[in-house]
Amino acid sequence: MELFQLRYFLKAAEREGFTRAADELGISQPALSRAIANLEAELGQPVFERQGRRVALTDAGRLLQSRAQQAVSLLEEAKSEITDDGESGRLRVAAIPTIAPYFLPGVLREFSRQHPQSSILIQEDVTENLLRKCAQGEVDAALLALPVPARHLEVEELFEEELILVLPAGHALAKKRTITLKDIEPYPFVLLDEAHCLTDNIVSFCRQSSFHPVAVERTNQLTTVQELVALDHGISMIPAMARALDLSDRRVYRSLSDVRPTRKIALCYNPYRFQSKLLVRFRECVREFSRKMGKKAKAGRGKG
Amino acid sequence: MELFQLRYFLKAAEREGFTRAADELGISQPALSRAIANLEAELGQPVFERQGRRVALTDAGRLLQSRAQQAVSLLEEAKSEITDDGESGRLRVAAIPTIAPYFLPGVLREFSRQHPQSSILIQEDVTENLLRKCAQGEVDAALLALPVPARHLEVEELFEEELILVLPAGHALAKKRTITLKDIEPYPFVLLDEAHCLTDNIVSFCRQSSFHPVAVERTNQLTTVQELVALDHGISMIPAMARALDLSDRRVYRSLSDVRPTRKIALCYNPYRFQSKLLVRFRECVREFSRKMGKKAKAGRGKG
DNA sequence: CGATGCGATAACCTATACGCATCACCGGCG
DNA sequence: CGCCGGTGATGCGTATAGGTTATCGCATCG
Repeated sequence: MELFQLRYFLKAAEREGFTRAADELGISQPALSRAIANLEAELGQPVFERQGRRVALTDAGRLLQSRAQQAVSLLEEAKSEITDDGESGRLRVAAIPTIAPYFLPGVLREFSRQHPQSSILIQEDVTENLLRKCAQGEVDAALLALPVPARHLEVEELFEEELILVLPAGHALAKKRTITLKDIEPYPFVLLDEAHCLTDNIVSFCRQSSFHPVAVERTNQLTTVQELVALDHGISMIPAMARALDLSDRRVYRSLSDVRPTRKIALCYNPYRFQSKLLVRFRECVREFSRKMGKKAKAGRGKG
Repeated sequence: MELFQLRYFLKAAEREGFTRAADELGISQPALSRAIANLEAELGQPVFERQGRRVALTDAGRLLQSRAQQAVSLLEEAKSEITDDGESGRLRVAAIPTIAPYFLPGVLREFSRQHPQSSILIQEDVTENLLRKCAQGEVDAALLALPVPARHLEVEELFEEELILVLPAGHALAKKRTITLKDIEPYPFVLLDEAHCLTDNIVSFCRQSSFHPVAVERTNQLTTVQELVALDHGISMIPAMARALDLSDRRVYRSLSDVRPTRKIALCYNPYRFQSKLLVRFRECVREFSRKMGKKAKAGRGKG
């Protein structure tokens, strides 16, 4: 039994197919077939059931998958610990979709400048999956919005940002000098899918003010929400960081005058796993960047 | 990083030398040197300090040793679980030196008869080391004498056996019809080294009767004790199972008439590790054999 | 100061993992 | 119902990598 066989096996199990797995591993399909066959020969029994073009794990396969996973991560982590020089290395950073495109690029630009030898892998997923990946060590750090149901994970609040009302350029409300919560209550909302925590943020904010926003449309990208608002499908609320990237004049953004809906951005990581110098520095970098962002937000708020 | 490299590395670390390790691994010394060199190249730093002919682990080496150990055992265990058919397989059985030669052969003969495809590795060591090996999964089961300071280990008492007085054939006591504890108090003892628990058994038994045996000689083999007794260097106490193998007429064995010193034999294993069918059957076999042994002991006691 | 033992290095060898070509099989579809 | 696209298995030549033998360098020790 050799590690490369186990890595191949794990990829095949993950991808549920030899061809796809071989592709991702950068080897040919026959090479993978042979590697698995040798592994099975050593174990004395198959790890995959071959039913036509379908491959599924056998009981033995499932057992091996779990153990091999552990062993491989253990050794990967050991390698990281040993080669940890604070400069070179790989960092796996994740963020929820409503943060990733607006916050990560800035942080990454700064971090890459400070640590040119490091390589960073980005993943984007919803909160629930990110927490799981964080717990299992599949990602080193995750950026998400509070609250998070995270046990055994370290959650560090970074900053609070406003959720701003977004309206089509010609909307009636856009002409008002001040907009209150009561004003927006009658209008239908364009919201993200329910899997996104931003939806929860908005809905729970509205609920505090005892009204329930009517969602006329649901999408899974904030950009789509903005476009739909421009097309007058409804109004919505957008995190301040997403506004900054919106250069279009078909939409206008307004803060509410009576209340201030916000979301809290946090950094999450698994303190029980090895904390590489690179990871520690990344966290510092994120904190630093968040402080700057906070200042800019305060300065900008005056201009509204 | 490949498993064979880690196995090589672990052996080299264990043996504290490349030549010895390569020898035990069944490869040549240059092969080992190169494997380690490649490993170090991948890690970007040495795992061994080479000070002349001495090799010592570096900090990185120690870290890798611990992790590699875990990973290798994990995968070995996984393989055992998968290939566990209750017949073929390897079992690592250990016993303390005062049990191994007298009890193990009988059990092993019986077990090998029932499971001809299995292979059994025997280890002999003192209680302390056996418990450590049991805990770390280096042995699957250990036979030892109570009491044992075992936490997180399952300890199953098997039977109790008498410690019998052994005297040189012409000894004054040998002529007496009955021998009491008071009778033996004046005579010097031949004992095993202090590392052996049999010594503790004997000493603590004597202490209960408020006398401390004087050791004129200490050896580390029971056979040597018996020979020294025959040479009139002193008297001693020997487990009943060791008496059964003594065919010489230069020694005589006597039970004490007023008290009955004993030791309790127990089987120890790690319940947190995977229990292969073979291991479960071995434990059954040991229990069964112990029952027979107990019966024989009782039957024989009348004649004693 | 030579003998000895151990690790590193060089040169060569071979086992094996790989890629390519191809086969065999299943499933979908006209 | 037969063709075809896709997937895994197989055969074969090759190249890489791990193994061996021979030898060197360098400590340690009598």
